[in-house]
Amino acid sequence: MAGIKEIAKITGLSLATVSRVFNESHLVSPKTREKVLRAAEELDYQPNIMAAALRSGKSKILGVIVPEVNNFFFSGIINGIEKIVSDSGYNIIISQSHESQEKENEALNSFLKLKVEGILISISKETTDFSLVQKILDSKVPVIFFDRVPNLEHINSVTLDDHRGAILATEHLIDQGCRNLVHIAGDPKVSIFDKRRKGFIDAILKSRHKNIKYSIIELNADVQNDIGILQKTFDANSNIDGVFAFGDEIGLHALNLLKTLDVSVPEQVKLIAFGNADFTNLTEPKISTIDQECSQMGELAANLAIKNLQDKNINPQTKVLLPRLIVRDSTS
Amino acid sequence: MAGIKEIAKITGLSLATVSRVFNESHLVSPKTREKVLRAAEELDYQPNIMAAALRSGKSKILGVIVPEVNNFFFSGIINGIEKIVSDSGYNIIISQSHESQEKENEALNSFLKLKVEGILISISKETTDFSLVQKILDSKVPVIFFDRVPNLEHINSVTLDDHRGAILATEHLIDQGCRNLVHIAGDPKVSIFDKRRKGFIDAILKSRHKNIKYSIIELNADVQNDIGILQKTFDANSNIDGVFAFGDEIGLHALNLLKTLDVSVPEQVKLIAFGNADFTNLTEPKISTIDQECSQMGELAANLAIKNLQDKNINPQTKVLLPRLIVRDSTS
DNA sequence: ATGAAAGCGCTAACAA
DNA sequence: TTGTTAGCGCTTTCAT
Repeated sequence: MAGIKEIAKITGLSLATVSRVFNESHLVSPKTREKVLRAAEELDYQPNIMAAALRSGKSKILGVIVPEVNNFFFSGIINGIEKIVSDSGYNIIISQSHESQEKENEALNSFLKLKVEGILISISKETTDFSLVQKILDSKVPVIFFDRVPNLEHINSVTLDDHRGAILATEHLIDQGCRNLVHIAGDPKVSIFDKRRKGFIDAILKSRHKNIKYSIIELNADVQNDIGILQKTFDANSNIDGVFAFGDEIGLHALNLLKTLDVSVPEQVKLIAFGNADFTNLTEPKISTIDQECSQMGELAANLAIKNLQDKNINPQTKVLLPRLIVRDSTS
Repeated sequence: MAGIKEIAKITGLSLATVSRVFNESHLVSPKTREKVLRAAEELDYQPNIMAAALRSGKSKILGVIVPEVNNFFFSGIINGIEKIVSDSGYNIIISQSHESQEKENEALNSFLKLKVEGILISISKETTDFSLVQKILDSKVPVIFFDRVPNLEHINSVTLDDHRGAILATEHLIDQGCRNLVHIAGDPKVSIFDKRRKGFIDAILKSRHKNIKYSIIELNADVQNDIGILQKTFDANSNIDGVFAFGDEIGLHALNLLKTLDVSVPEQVKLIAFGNADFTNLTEPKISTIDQECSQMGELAANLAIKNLQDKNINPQTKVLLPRLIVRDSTS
């Protein structure tokens, strides 16, 4: 595998000229450029990124950290990032925190050693200590936070309006005629789940229909226990006709429980979930849900990162994406 | 962020000695080592991997290519790889081929530019031209193939015994009393799908029960069309009592179709799939399936890679993992 | 056990 | 438009 030295030798040009062809090739005459390119082709030249990085101080690498890669949401984001970054000359390297602060920090340190030029990260559920992140921010390596954002000042972030998403879902149920709603809620300590719960309530309070009843329950994907909870909820209010689940997995779980209880969806009860995971399209009936625009989130985050690389003095930006209602068979 | 130069200055030692502490530290007196380590701590020393890589020719990076990261199987493999590699001093970088030969080659080229020391790859469904892979093999960069393996001589590979997995699944259906089987088959051009198809047939041929009927169909997750195919298959043989799907997604799809046709699972028809994706545990009924030992596959592949890095003249190895039958509600 | 010095492949002043 | 040259931060012979 040849380097620019061989090309220089073959073409009779200097190292600098050859280098320029691959960088600021406008400073080189077309004829020379041609010659170099041909030689490069012939010798199967592969630029040595390490050497370029060392010399220029630019690694051309962006680091991405997500809690888990096996997750339609995060992998969708990664795809969005790839889409933007792919033809920018940057490479991306992906690490998983597995929801562990320790692994997250390991990944960040490993990024620093690799001299990544920018970091895109969705922080783990467990992370409470942001000192390393703060240190990186101070060191002027651009950091873009997405979805799960720490409570820090002056940071770049791309998030989804979860409150708005819950309102969309709840209003949709109401529009479909539901007047006795149940929200299957997530752990309120996770801020996005709490926002979805609030959105559910706010949508009902703000509705022009004043006769809407609702209750809020928590399920745990434990069939025996959950079926009891659901049964009890239905016993307490036999007219329940709409369910909004805070996530797709739990929505599918609820759908299965409803079938077990011989409740037909959507005829007797309409069901909507949150996330637009791929399997919501594979169930019977297909589950209505809220799309999180994950690809767009990745694209925005990547664009922000690239902007920050181009202009070091840019002000931190906060982008909030609007979720999208996906109507499928479970509500219509 | 300090370098070894600063450490050398502070400690009054030479660059060489400091460098040795971080590499072959046994060649350094304990006292000196202590001093260097303390100074490193104090200065928050971060080794510059780029520089080390450039000089030593060792990047300490392994490249991993999978078709898709949002896939229970491949992300399980990645986790297995991470587990082994994490405390070996190597970094891993992950790329997705999205089942495209072009993207796969882009990823490989980008790995070569980054001077990765080894490559772990599961080739895309679309890949038919192995010239780049062959070129890499010739260049002595170790390549470990896993799961989807090209038909080349003398390569390192870790695969699952798909034929055996299909036999396990089919025998399980027969053991449960099924005598009229249907196999939902995948594209036979993908060798693992073809092996599953053959395993299905072989299990029936080798069974001590001589009265087993079977048919083989293909579905495409297109509800309208697939329901017709399934209906026709049932019409042709109304006694169908067992279905073996080549994958979990299509198995779930079939489960839904069966429900639509008012066929109860497992009472009338028993259903088993292949893959042990997480959602097979979330359906109603839960789907019996074949586990692919993905984490173990990743671990074996990573170990093979590391072995190849340590000893360049090692002979290529072929590891075949045994799949595991997971019995759930859909067959019992 | 430690040090001096060369150089990995490339970029970027500066010079021509 | 092209060439000369001095490093980027580290590893690694070869001395000592």
